[in-house]
Amino acid sequence: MPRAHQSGSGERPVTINDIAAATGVAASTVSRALNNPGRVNPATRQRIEAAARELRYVPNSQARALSSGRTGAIAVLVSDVTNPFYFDVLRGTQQQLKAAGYAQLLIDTEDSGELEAEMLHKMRRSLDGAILAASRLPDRALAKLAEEIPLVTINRNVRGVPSTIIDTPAGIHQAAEHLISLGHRRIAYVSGPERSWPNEARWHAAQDVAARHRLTFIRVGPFPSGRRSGTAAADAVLNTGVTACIVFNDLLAIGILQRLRERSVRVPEDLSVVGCDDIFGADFCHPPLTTLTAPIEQAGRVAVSMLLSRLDRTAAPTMRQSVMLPVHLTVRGSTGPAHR
Amino acid sequence: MPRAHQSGSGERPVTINDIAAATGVAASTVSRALNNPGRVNPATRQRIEAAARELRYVPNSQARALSSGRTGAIAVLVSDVTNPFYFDVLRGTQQQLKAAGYAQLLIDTEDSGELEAEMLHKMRRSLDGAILAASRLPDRALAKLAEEIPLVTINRNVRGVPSTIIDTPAGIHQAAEHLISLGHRRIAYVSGPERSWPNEARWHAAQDVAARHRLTFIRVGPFPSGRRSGTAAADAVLNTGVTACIVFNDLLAIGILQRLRERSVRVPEDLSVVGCDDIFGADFCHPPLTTLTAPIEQAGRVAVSMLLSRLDRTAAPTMRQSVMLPVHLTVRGSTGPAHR
DNA sequence: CTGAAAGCGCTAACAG
DNA sequence: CTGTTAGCGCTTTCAG
Repeated sequence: MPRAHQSGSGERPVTINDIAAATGVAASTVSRALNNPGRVNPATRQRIEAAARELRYVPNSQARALSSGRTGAIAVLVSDVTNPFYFDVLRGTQQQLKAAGYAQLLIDTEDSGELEAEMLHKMRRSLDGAILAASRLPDRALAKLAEEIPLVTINRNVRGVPSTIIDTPAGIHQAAEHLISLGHRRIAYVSGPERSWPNEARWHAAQDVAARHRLTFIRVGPFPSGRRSGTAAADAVLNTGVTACIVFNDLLAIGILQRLRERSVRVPEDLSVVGCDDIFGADFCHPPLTTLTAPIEQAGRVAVSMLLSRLDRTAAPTMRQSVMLPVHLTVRGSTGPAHR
Repeated sequence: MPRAHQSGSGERPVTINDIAAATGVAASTVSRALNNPGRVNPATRQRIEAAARELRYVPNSQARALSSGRTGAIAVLVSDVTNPFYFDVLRGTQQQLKAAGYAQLLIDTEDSGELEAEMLHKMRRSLDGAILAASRLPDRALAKLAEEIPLVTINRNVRGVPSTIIDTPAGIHQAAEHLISLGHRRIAYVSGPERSWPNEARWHAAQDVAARHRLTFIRVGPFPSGRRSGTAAADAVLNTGVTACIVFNDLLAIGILQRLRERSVRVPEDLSVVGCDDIFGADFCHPPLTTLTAPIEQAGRVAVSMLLSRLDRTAAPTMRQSVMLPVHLTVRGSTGPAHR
């Protein structure tokens, strides 16, 4: 006979059976009263609810999960917990998940597609779904995983997988127009991590602008995300002789700003810098960063909504497969007229 | 007859029974082989392990939790996900938890003690333990909760609850000496959230120094944590006529720096500012912040180790109840000689 | 509308 | 060392 559950100086936890005993109904009725209130006589339901409250009943989610297959947990995968971009994502997901009664499992994939796939596969039975905030998985692998477990991606577009996309590429146009209007003609795009989907999308947008305006975008990189990479990135940019650069994200841009100070390159006099995302810090670094402000928190919220509505079998399948969120350019101190 | 588990185009998941059938042993033997490898014949164990690998068996954590009482999940409670201080905590906890095979549940308590207690109580049966990174709970409530579920706190000292404490108060002495050596005599301590334990500890340390050096520390605040509060805090500090201030944390300090720029107060010429924690951003704000560098990530790691060793029944109970982590002063641009 | 009963997948006594 | 057995707490048919 198993003697489950560790120590706990408290008494045996209250179960559905205690409520059943207290109210003189069957356990199954208690279960129904608590989950499908409609299917039960209002009077008995009230008694059951009263007893539950009285006894301070808390459902055991493990047991529920075991028999129903629903765990009440959603994983949010990020590539690096210390990247401020995710703070806002997490805040958004947190909000919506809590409101819907789900627990949030935080998983750091350390920028590795393999780790990502492995974790998801392993946990697939203890999750109701997952949100991939920065998948490094190839399309194929992603699509396959999506068959194992309900998935929603952020900033990643794969056929068949619902996604929330922040339209930074459109913003790249705004950023470029801004630079061009300031007289810049030679501009660099500083590339982020190789496997990053938004990085490619941003680069394509840059090429677009270049074609349209008959100017050249020089690509430098790729660089791993993170402030550290700023040193190499700044040096690379300086070597190209451009007067302005658009950087994959703010984290990298801030790193570049630091390196430029070290090298006594003035911003924006000698070089204009534009970032992407408008993360924590973009407004108080020196100089404050001109950047594309993204609705990050909203992206988290929307992603959760999409996922939850997918989980809800009663919902109409008319759901959009992809939601696009607009960004806008926020001009601060890191951009100015082209020199010479 | 229950038909558990949602759709999932895949086949029925592999269970322990499939392995038992495949190897011709009892399910319980499989369970043992996988959990207590020592208690099983090496030969049969090998066959079982082979079969498990072959069939791509993944244990169902719900079922395991239900019968063993261990869920494999640890909650980390933070008061505000968007506070960079927690990024590093989370990175530390994440690392250790993953290494030990635990899942990390992230819970944002929104700075509310009630919410904190409620969440913990509700989830207590789906958690093996919890780490409170910034509890706003009264000692009493905390001690009571600790009887329900294994707890480790960070920066919070309550009798009977193991804790990881960052010794910022000792750092306050260093910071004060630094300011005093620069000629400052009137110094303010800018108070953080009212219910914050580290805030009180830092204030006490400040009073200590004041007594020792026969000078006055003026307390201003309390202010809620967050950059926004910097406006009010800066104005309050200016009203006191001090030449320097030590601020509860970097987030607030950065907010203060911003407000001072708005009001054209020069830092450090007109006012020196010292922060606490050395979070992301402290080194690139303007001017870069002199602050007490805390081993935040390490605190997360240590907290997890303490918790896990508590969960391990075989471990000696010689465990320390509290670990103290040292901080050091990092001097940057926000402090300088006192004016006048 | 309600009760009885089966079982989700796994672990933990207890015998052998 | 291994098989048998009895559940963990809950949901979900299936009969009433």
